[in-house]
Amino acid sequence: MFFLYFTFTEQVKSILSDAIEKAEFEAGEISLEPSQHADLSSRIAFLIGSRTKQNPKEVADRIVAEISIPADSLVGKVEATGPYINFSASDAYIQKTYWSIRTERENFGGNFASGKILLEHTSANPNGPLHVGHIRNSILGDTLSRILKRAGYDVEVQYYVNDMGRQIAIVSWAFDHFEFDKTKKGDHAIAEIYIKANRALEEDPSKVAEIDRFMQLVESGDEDTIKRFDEAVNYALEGIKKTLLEMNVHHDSFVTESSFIRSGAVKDIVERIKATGRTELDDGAIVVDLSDYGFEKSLVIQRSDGTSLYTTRDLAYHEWKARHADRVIDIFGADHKLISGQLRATLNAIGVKEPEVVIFEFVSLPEGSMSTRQGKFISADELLEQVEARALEEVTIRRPEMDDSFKKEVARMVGIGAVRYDIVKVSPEKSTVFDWKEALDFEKQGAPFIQYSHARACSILKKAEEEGLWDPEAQANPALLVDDSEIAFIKKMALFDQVLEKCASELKPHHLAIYGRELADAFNQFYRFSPVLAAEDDNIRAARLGLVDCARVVIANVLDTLGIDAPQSM
RNA sequence: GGGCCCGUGGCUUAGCCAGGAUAUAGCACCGGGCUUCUAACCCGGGGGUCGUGGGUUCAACUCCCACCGGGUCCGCCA
Repeated sequence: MFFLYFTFTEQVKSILSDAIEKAEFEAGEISLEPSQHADLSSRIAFLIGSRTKQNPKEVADRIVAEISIPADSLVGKVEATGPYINFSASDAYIQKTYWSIRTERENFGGNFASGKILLEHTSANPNGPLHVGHIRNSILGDTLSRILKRAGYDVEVQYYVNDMGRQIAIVSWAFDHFEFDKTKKGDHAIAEIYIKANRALEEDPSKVAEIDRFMQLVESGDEDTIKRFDEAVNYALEGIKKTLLEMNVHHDSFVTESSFIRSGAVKDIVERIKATGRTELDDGAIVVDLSDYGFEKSLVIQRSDGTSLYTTRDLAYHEWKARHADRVIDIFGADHKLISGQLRATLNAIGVKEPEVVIFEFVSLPEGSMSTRQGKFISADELLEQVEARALEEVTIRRPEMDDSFKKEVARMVGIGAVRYDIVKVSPEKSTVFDWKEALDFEKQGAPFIQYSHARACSILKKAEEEGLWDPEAQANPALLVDDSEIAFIKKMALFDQVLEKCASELKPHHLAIYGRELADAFNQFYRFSPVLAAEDDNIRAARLGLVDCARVVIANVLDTLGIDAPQSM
């Protein structure tokens, strides 16, 4: 591992601080930022200028006059443009990047961090299928887990299964009153009876007592009721798991809420909270005072009938997570903002490490917010089906000569990719409105654009191989790559580490999505301007083929980190 | 009523936390490019008071305050 970009940054810092010292200024904290004008840029002349009441432009000139670059440096040129000091990478940086990609291959990018992370995402209630709101959670969480893994963390991904909440009690009750359609996918069949049950309960509120009874029974450990709940949960969960698998979303384990009741962890956590002296009884319910954390209203952790709440079980779960990882990360929808704040405060009050919470805003329908209970939602299955059908039309138009299994496979990769990319590309704090027209329109620069670049790179190498022009072991000389588009593309590939680091530290995967598009863009520039198979001579062709090999590797790595398949041909 | 999030060309969106060089990109629109490594591509063009009003600063899309618009949450649901 070379971590070229990080080394480059360090070298720039050191060269710059030496020069500042020689120019007899106080360096202080050195800030560097990527810029469209240079590989790295510093605004330090502004700071020194304002501190010493000197013209920043002159300060920059004086500093640059003292710059000396050691031999073999990754830093090439340094110049002052007005008050900015601009650094560009050296030929050595370009060539080392090229070799680093070609030797590290699928390991290129990342591996700079360490530690154990427990990441929880999706955790949708098993009362129906995943809908287009849930999958923002899944895709955000899964992409983040891939980013953190590539960054070098040991990541365990969990789905927290609500197997004993009120919703599940309602589903369980619904089994006795409505017909369960076994021919349907389990999660969809569960939603059907769940919706009917909710309607029935609204019409006859006296039935609610039967739900409460179920909840008391399950919490007290009644075998029959537990079995009923498990059965309902499993129908839904099997369907949910299938959908997740189809979207390339992976969980390492499914942890049930009930396990924290059975282990006694919930009772323990209530006792621990009581011991802080923050609790009081309110109409028989136990509430926690969190006013010193800025929460006006107290938090209920036990119902007046003695049963626990989602929050209580979640506290026990988080206490467990805190003991089993260095970092705990949760992906929650915006509706969980308050409750997750209260959860963090409560954990803090009992001295338990708090989770880092990633909040994403809602996906709604044009007619309003989604609701499983009211049957107002678009399921992920339906979305995937429509998108793949649309992708199949497209591939059929573009590659009519290929056989059906090729078309279907490409359609699948492109469809899922398009969905994942569309969701992950936007910053999580933006709320969005689901729109069929937009969801099915992937003509824009999205996943298919990046996948297509990968397929192009593969296609060139395949053709080169067929013509006996491509030998992966052959000596290639990256010094022959001198065109602007070639240099720019190599520099773009070298930024992969920096982008991963940014995504991992901010817990924001959308930067990677944007980087993927820029990377494909840079490859397309190279493709447009530098003929590979028809290069001027054998040495240039060998160097360019090596660069195409780099393209294939880095684009595939980026796509893999985004959870999007990289087709060899499309 | 209070808390939090969002408000950037017709639409979608990056940049904002760590203030500075002509505000990012896509869609749509106008024009050009397939006898040349896959045109799911490339090149060029028009289009923006960065919600509004103040403030801080040499410098504000970025920081502070107020307001407007949208979303969301506000104890025994999850």
